Amino acid sequence: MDQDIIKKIPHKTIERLSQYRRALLICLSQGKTHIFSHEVAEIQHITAVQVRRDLMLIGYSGNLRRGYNIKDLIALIGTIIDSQDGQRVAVFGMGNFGRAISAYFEGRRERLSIVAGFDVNPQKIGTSIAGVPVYHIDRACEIISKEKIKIGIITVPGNQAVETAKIMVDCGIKGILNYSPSPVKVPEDVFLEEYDMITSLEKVAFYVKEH
Amino acid sequence: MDQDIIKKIPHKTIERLSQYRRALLICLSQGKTHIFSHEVAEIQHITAVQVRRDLMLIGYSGNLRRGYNIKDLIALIGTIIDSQDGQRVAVFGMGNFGRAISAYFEGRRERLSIVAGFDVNPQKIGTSIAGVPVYHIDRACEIISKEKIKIGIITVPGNQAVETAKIMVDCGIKGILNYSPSPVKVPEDVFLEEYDMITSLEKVAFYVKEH
DNA sequence: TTTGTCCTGTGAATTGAATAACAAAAACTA
DNA sequence: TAGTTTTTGTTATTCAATTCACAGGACAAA
Ligand SMILES: NC(=O)c1ccc[n+]([C@@H]2O[C@H](COP(=O)([O-])OP(=O)(O)OC[C@H]3O[C@@H](n4cnc5c(N)ncnc54)[C@H](O)[C@@H]3O)[C@@H](O)[C@H]2O)c1
Ligand SMILES: NC(=O)c1ccc[n+]([C@@H]2O[C@H](COP(=O)([O-])OP(=O)(O)OC[C@H]3O[C@@H](n4cnc5c(N)ncnc54)[C@H](O)[C@@H]3O)[C@@H](O)[C@H]2O)c1
Repeated sequence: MDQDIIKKIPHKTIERLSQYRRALLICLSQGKTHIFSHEVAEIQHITAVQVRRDLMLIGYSGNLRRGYNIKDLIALIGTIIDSQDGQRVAVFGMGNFGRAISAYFEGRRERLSIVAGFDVNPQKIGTSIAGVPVYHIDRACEIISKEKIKIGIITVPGNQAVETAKIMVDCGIKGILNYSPSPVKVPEDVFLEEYDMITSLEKVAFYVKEH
Repeated sequence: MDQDIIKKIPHKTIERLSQYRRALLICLSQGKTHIFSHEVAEIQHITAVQVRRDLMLIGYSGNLRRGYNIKDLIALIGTIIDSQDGQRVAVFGMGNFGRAISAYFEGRRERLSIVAGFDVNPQKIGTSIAGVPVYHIDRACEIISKEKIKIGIITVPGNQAVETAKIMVDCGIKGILNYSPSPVKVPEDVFLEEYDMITSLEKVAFYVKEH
């Protein structure tokens, strides 16, 4: 696919492509070969137009009578969002949340594997949590370069997040997923995604209370 | 505050108010009494105009020379996003993630407390995980009504999410935070917020790979 | 007093994303 | 063959959120 086109795909479309792919994989495993936009839409609880527009943006054409070829579509989405030889990920802060994430991703996605965890707690250093080896944060640069890690997940306490992000950037991490409640700042060439669970829960609480 | 105005506050503003409040509480604990929009903006890594606009929407006026009164602002945000007598929350699926969440919220926010967990694993029923009592999902309606629970967090495996959401709605839950990768559907009067970690991680991976 | 600086508050313009609307293709129907 | 149905692909429109641009207040210094 053309580089310029890829740059212009909306963030939200990228997110939905990831979701379409997982839904399609389930359909494929159920023996389906083709699917209509309105069927995808129903699974994702969005509109069929939205689905068609997303597929239009990545340049995929469906069959007018049978819909989209599931296998082809999965493959195309793969060429867009996956990297050639997979991405390697590290978790910073192997506490309750870091452990849950590590356990969850263990052997789930071949192209996205958690290969290292960093912490400061001496009791955890040198152990293996959910199959992920835990190193001291001081060895971050060494391990990141050795293991060719490009992506890092922040699950340290909020007051440590800014400092941890700095270390990550200095060690060459190019994408950060920050789950601490403290916003961090990164240079232009590092992609940052932040998600704060407290905010989400407070938001739900707000819309639940009767006004 | 006027009901009509509250209804018109953008979703994104509600999210930021939650974050402003936490930042302000930290400032307050450091002895500050007033703060400028650009200072708030710097903490959150957004623009000062955004901050001023958000505060404008909730009808808060700052002092032209000293900025915003931190204490007053915290109180005002509280009247908007908090409920009168706090919200009670239940976690559905007390596995790795459910446990991490329960441990995390334990005693953190007085107005938002996790008071019950539901599971199907007989080994977990009747125990207490991170201070949260675990019940069988069959007792959901009974416990939800007894404990006056209005909010539920979904942390069951993806293939159980749709069924679990149905139970939640039937038992009178009015706000759902779905952390499973499977989208769920709810009636109009139930507020739904979904977050899929895999999507986020794949998104980061996409923007990290050089195009 | 006057001038300059540093804020806030807000209407107008812009951007980004979702939705509506519809042409055209394909296959079936009568 | 002519019409009906179903679905894709795309342009135009609407809606939501952010940013721009600037008026106007408060104070300090000259
Ligand atoms: N547990 C959850 O469900 C949950 C939910 C929302 C947000 N979070 C956020 O995730 C983060 C972690 O939460 P948790 O519940 O796992 O806490 P936790 O205390 O269980 O884990 C934190 C871990 O980080 C390690 N750590 C501390 N300082 C460090 C540093 N400078 N470098 C590397 N490691 C360091 C600690 O040793 C510990 O192992 C927090 O920021 C929290 O706000 C967690
Ligand atoms: N662990 C993570 O960090 C993580 C990250 C992203 C998403 N998730 C999602 O969160 C969910 C849970 O993940 P996990 O890692 O905690 O898995 P887990 O297997 O550790 O926990 C699932 C729990 O749900 C219970 N359960 C199963 N069916 C149930 C039902 N019908 N009703 C009530 N409880 C039921 C199980 O007994 C188990 O305790 C999954 O949907 C997963 O995709 C988890």
